[in-house]
Amino acid sequence: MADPKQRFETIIQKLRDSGHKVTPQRLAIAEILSKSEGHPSVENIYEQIKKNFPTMSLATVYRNIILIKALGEVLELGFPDGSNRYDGNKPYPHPHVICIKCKKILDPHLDSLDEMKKEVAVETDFKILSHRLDFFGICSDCMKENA
Amino acid sequence: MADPKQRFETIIQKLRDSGHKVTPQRLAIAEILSKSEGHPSVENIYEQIKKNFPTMSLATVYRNIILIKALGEVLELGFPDGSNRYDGNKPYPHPHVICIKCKKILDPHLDSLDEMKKEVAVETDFKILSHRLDFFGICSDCMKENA
DNA sequence: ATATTAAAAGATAATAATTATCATTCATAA
DNA sequence: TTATGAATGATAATTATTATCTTTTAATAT
Repeated sequence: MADPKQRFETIIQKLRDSGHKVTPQRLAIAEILSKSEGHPSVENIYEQIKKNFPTMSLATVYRNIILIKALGEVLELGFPDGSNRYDGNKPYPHPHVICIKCKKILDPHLDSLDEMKKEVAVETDFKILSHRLDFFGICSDCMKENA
Repeated sequence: MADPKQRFETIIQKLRDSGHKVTPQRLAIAEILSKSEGHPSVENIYEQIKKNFPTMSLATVYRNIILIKALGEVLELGFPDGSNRYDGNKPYPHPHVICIKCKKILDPHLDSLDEMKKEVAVETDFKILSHRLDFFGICSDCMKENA
């Protein structure tokens, strides 16, 4: 996990550098994205902010996530059921492990991925630029509950 | 690529075995899924069938894809832009290599994936059930064109 | 072959998520 | 401090998918 303060500064700086205004709404959104605890959804980010910032509009959350995504400072994870989750702490492609029961998302550490990338490049003669790797399963907490 | 005729029979058999009726609509949908040329979308499947089967309803396509998915005979691929594409020819999780220019999709063969699955299970204490792995890049054809 | 019946289809309404619109407010810089 | 374009908030429009409900039909028994 990257340092949230560092990530926060980076996101705000990118906004400034690209000529965008730094509003209280953007600060609040960047704040949450910089941690991205539990890989929040748009709705979740909206609810979090609304507690201390009752005038926040859902449209503003959507708009700014699109903007921050365009600046390359948040990773969007779309799932087959149509839901989207966000990671502004590690905004570059990385593997996820997702519990299909409680929707928890972890970031496993995988040494072998770089090797696999090379393997694929050789086999297919592609120049590989990016990737998406998710493992789906049941976490240990949910497994206990079932017992 | 699996034999489309074989895949077609398998899908129809699964429908029968699970006590579902075999309708002309289901035959038409299974027919297309058994090939899954170009990994079609719901809309695309609907349009293909409508040509020779003008009464086909979009709802029927959705309903039956959900059903065939539940029978494990079609793989759903959701993409970050929200679009869903389907593969009923190889209905089990497998890696894709996608050209971001011409949208070509290849199925690379990767020995190391099973090993990676085990690695993840150990590290996260999850019971891994499924996965999704896509590599994005530029294919050799598109690379030549740019030169 | 026919009748029976539960399931499936077709048409469309409802829903949910996202994006667009537009009047108002505000961050920035002269 | 003020001017100005950009951003926000509220809500309408859009889009993809799912639900509803009436009609039709595949499968089974007669």
